[in-house]
Amino acid sequence: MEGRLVLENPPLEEALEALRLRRSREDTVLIVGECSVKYDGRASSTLEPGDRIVLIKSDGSLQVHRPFELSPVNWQPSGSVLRVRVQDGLLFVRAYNPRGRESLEVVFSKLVLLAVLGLRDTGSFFLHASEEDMRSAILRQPSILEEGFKPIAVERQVEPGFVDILGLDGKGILTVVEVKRNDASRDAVLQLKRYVDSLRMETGKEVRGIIAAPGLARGAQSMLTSLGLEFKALSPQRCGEIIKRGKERKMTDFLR
Amino acid sequence: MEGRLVLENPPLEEALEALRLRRSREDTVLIVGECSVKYDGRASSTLEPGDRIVLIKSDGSLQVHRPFELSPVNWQPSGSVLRVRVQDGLLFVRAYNPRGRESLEVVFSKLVLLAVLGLRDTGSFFLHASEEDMRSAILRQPSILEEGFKPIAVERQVEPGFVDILGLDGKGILTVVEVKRNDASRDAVLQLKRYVDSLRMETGKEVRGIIAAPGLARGAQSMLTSLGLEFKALSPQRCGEIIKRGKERKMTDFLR
DNA sequence: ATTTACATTTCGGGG
DNA sequence: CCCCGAAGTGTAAAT
Repeated sequence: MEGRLVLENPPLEEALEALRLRRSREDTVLIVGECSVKYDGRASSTLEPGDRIVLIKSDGSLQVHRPFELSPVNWQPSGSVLRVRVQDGLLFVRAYNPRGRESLEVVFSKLVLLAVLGLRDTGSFFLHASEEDMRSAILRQPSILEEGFKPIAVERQVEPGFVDILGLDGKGILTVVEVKRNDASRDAVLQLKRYVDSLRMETGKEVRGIIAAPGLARGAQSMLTSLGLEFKALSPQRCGEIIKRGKERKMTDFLR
Repeated sequence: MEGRLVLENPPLEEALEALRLRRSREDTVLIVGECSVKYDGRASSTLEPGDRIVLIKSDGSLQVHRPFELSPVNWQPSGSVLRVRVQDGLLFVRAYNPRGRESLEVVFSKLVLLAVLGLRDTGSFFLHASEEDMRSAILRQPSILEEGFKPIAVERQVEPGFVDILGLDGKGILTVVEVKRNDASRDAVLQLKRYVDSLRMETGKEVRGIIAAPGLARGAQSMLTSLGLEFKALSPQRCGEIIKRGKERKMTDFLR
């Protein structure tokens, strides 16, 4: 943390000065108080007066949070241009997004807290066990899908789109694998069906279709069986572990 | 605003006490300081140390904001259970989501600001020119879609789902209208195709399919034509005006 | 409670 | 830069 300015119950003029003096947009700003909000752009919206928290970041993004709900009630993406002014005993905070020509205006009638914060954040963020991780796990250890399975292609294009994994099962039968990180929906089943049909047409041979996912939506279950497709339970956690083990193995490989 | 407690650079123990004393989750909490974050649930993630803002709301939601990017880097939805403790000179804030059995842990090594705020927000939020508004506009003034168009049903269920608007064109041909507030994707085209096919099967007659949206994605354009479907440009703004005019007309009707 | 479709979706990757 | 699809999507409505 490099610097900070925290004002409780500041007069509007004082708040205005603090906002204007913040080091050219590098600081993060928190404003808490009673305000109303108007937005106009792709859609338009109005928010009647109430107590909210406004968060303005160094990238020019702005968001208005009510005391409930995860998502902001109003926002403006990064790259917005901020303008503040005091008029008629009100503090106007306006964020204009040049791309999209969208505008957001927050009007404060009362301020509870104003913080101008020099935050320093260089830490890396790692997200594990994505759908891509699941594909990697199957490629690294095909037996988690089925004993004897051999991948032969990833992201292979067939007519309707890209197949996640294409391979041969233990008997040498062409097998399409559709990987989903969440429970597979009926849409996923239909997608797999299209791939299987397309490959049957293309090869003139038998083709198996397997959905690899943590689970199935109920409608998906019946649709799957009626279409002659299959399901293999596969949790992102398990895949994450395989990936991790794979990385460890890689490291020991270096040590050998 | 009913009450507030703002602490600058509080010792961890003092912060812990303030967090525990907040009126049974009704208050909104802001914590600013150096922290690291771990998440485990549908996926898992790690965030290395840095300065962040943590926002905890009265509904049990929690979000961790970096000084850049609109979206929180980590979060927990409403209904999460909060637990705080101090250990080994660190402040642990843990949010557990019973649904989904997901956990999020924020570990602060240094606190810059702690605010416990009694925010009162009962103001209503109005969003204009939504997709529903566009549907209403077509119903109110069907000619904006096509001269002679007559709506006969909204949200009519056919096999694959719910048709936005079902009607008859100037020649009495059954017409399915799929309304999109944004440029229609290929998914939207496929959805419309399913509706049209289903109604052709059902009625055994010719059926038209029209996408009403501000525009089309390019892939959607070619797919649309190859499937024999149609497109009608329709902006949310225009629809918004029609709705507004409709309301005005209603008011003048009262005056007559 | 579960499913479905929408969102000012946001975000990231590929062409 | 646009297009496209996934997201720890969130959210509200309908079943």
